[in-house]
Amino acid sequence: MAQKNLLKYILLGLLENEKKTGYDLKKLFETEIGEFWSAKHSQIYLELKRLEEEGYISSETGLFGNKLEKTYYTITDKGQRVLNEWEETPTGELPLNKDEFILKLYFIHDKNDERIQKMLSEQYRLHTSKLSHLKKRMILLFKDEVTRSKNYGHFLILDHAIRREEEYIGWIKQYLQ
Amino acid sequence: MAQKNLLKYILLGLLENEKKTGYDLKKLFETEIGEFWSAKHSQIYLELKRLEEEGYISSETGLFGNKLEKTYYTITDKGQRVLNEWEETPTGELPLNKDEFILKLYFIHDKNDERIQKMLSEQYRLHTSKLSHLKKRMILLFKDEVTRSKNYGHFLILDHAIRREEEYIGWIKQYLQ
DNA sequence: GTTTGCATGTAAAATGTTACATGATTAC
DNA sequence: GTAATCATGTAACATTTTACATGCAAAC
Repeated sequence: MAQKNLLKYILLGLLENEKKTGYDLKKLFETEIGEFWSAKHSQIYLELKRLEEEGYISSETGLFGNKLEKTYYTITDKGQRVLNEWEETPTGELPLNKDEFILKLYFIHDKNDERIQKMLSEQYRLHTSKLSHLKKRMILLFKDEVTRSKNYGHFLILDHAIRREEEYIGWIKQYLQ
Repeated sequence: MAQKNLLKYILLGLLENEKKTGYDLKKLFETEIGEFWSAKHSQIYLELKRLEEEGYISSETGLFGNKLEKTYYTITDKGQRVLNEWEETPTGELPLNKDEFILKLYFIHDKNDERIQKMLSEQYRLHTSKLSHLKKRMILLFKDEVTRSKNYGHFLILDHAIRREEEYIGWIKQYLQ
């Protein structure tokens, strides 16, 4: 997917409320954001550099311990405007969910092909495991109304992710023998 | 997603049962395959050239009318082996569904932010329209047991896509005021 | 005769992954 | 002291999109 550069907005969004280093951002892609987006540190550091050049973020370098340097990034007014603009723009098109398993299934023509059951049971394992992970996250992050109200968007998408996995599992079960 | 080169397998899979031109393949990405994968003609023609160089497919050029040339591609034994191998390899990891709407939602913190309802109603429109399209496809392609048995994998993923959209709509309805 | 669709390609640019590279700090 | 983690970057490569480019055939 080379074209929309959504990473730009993710970084701006993450820098909206507090300054962060490239490493902090990278960490977020390994946990929270990692549930619905991916980016490697090589891409993140490059994009941060570009965003600074364009004036969307600014940086300050601090020393940590004796010699270790950290670069903290903050969103600028210009960056904030760009972020708000993006948030208010209707998304318009539905994304394409590129799923390798779905692709493989497409090329199986015969109803009694043994591979179907193998694939379904592997997917069952993967999706139940994912579901259990998501449910744990939900309890951890949003155990009450107060926590939900603070990051309502995040709560909504986690709720959606859980429902999606439940649906996926229900579908597999229907065809799994 | 730059690395797995799944396009290679899609092209091999599509050439499995009958020879096709690059243009035929391009057309498939606009309809059938387009539901779950995308590729531009520029990428397809390039990949076909590479597949032929590597001996996975072979080509024959035919004349159509007076001057218009068509190049038909067929899968070779070597290509067939590579395709089978891929089909039998467990997919292993779950894909990441990159959804711009989900991303935007993530950055909205306040439960009463007006943008949430706007975004949800836009998504409602998009997903109901998608669902109706998928249901039409289902009736068109798989109206009886016979047609289902012939392309069972395709039937399964279309059934899944419909259920997924229904779930999506159900989720939106829960939060739409 | 003019628009739409058929048919095939190349080039440039953006995006993303993998690998290479280095060094500091913390936990054990 | 040594392994894991913190911290930042570059280089090479693969994938994907957008734009450029051309010409034939069919339908109206």
